[in-house]
Amino acid sequence: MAFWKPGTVAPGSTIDRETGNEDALAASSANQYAHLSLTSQRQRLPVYKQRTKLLHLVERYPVLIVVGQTGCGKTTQIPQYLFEAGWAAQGRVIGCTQPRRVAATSVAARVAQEVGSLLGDEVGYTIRFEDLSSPTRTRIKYMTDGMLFREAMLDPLLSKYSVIMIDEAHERSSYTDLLLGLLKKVRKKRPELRLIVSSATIDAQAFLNYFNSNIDGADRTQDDAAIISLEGRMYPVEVAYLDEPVTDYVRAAVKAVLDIHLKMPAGDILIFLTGREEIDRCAEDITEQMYDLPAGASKLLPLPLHAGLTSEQQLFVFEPAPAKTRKVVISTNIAEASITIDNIRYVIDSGFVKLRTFNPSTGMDRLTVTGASLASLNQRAGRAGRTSAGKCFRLFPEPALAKLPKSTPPEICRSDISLFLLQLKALGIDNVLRFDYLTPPPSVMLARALEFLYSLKALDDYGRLTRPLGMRMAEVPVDPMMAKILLDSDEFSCSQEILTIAAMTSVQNVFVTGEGGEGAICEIEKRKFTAEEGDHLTLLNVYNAFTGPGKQSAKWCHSHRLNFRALSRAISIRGQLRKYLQRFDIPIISCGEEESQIRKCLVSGYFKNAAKMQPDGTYQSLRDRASLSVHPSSVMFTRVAPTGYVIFHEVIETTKSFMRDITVVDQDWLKEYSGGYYTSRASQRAK
DNA sequence: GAGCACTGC
Repeated sequence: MAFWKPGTVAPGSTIDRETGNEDALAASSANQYAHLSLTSQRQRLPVYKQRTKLLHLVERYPVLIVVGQTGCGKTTQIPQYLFEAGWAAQGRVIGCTQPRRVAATSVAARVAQEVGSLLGDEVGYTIRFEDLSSPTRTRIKYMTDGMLFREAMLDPLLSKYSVIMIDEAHERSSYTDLLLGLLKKVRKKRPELRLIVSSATIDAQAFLNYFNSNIDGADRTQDDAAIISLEGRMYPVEVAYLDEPVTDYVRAAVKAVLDIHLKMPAGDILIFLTGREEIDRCAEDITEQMYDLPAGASKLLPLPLHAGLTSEQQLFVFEPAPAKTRKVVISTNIAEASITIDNIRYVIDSGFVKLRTFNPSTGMDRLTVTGASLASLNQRAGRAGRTSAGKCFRLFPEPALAKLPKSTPPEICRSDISLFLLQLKALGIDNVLRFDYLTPPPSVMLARALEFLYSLKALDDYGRLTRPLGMRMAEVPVDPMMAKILLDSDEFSCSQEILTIAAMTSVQNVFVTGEGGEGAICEIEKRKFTAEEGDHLTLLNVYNAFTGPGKQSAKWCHSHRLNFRALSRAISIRGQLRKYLQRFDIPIISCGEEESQIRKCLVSGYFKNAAKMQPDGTYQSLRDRASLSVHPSSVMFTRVAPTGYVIFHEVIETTKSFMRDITVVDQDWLKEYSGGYYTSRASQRAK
């Protein structure tokens, strides 16, 4: 299995000045890698040189597809050009959406600085739970895509905007897809509205076709949409492939690291793997291999990077490596678009990604390792060319590219879409089956989502949004089941507690986890908050402890192995959700010692997710008798449910089907608070 | 008995 022999890395490298390893260089040959020049765009015009052309095209074409790499300045510059050209005159606003909150806030801060505005004045931003914009003064507004979609609930024609730029559209986030459909519709009523859709090269044609096609079949004399290509401040990245497939890409990645380290010039390395387990194994292997490095060779510094780390732990990857040390960042897909690390010169790509897909017939999410798309591979390779010319080593043979999809299937086709259908209906789009989706979700997903919303009484017999329940569920920014119990929580006299639980389940990674001895400490600390009744009440305990006198500190969190940022965010979310309840005149009351009220209330929304314990300690879902296991992160992992019944927030299928966020319930409650879900299903089976 | 890609309203 000789897939990566020492001394056979890609040619074209210069002598490593730090190690002076000339011999290794001489031994390198082209045999093992095929070569391909990926990007070479330095000679093209930068974005400001195309300013006049861009503004001209915006005048001429209502929809402009802007193609350009990260770093070409489109996100910060285009809104400013439009502003200077008068597109924000007469109180109008230039809007720009981002798929991520950090992007929306950081870009707004930078543009505010460039324009000389205070953040929140002429230039502002809006993300959930944070609005730093002025309704009267803000002219350039950055926001998350979901936030603009939500704005359409209040103002369906988005009338204050003269231009809307949908940035990073190629990522195809669900809200970006929905916005594009909505904006295409809005444009029929507001022909003066201008759209700018920013995309990577590979998807540009699809956007163009979408906006140039008319679902009504009306005649058109001129095209609506056009493409403009902008230059990026990218350096060329040389891509190399293995000559044979490997069975263990983690091992292959470690070999690649050593090859680069011994034979190539200084520069940090970024490795793309699929998950935490692989990342930890890779980091350990690299540490072990360091003992075999030649005397005098510079060191390697492996740094794991994934979303499970606290923000403090994530900060390590941004720090420059110490002298005579090469940084090796080992990352999940988080480094593909969400986190950008400077000074990466080499990328090692496993070619795989973990992707979540929703199975409508079981109602379960599945997390599977799949081949990354060509667009993904391209984006990953580009991470090596941000500050200088770079190299990308792909741990598979080049012909394998032919089997990979061009781009990742859009999120809206892989998700539970009940929330989106609810929101579309709240926008007045009643026929969600005929909505002009950029890519329509599979019809079985549409059907199941509608059925589910009906069972929650959000839709009536005609599929219309119920009032006030369905309408309010669409408004509250949490998932439909949680929205339902939040809105009904006063009937169980526990709105105080459900508010907290809703906030706590909306943030991720409340508990810090660790390896070895540190992991044991984390477990012991978690036990201090554990409620016998399950995870929801445990989360409630954590929140109440955190908000107790003198405890809202990072120090307190650290000593109890809790995530300070997550808990702070929970406070903010709870405050926001509280305002919704107040607006709906829902009394905010506490059940006090009567904690069973909380669990009954949970049943009234999560009855679909119920399971019965089996003699062997596993569970069986009541819905379709699927075999389920307790996720090891649950407090129920080390306990048995005394009543034999539980409800859960979600199931994720990896090696097994794992229930996450579990609460013990009584069998009687399942009958009483499930709106006939189980009795009617039982009678259906009897017939 | 032992594990969780990543966003977002």
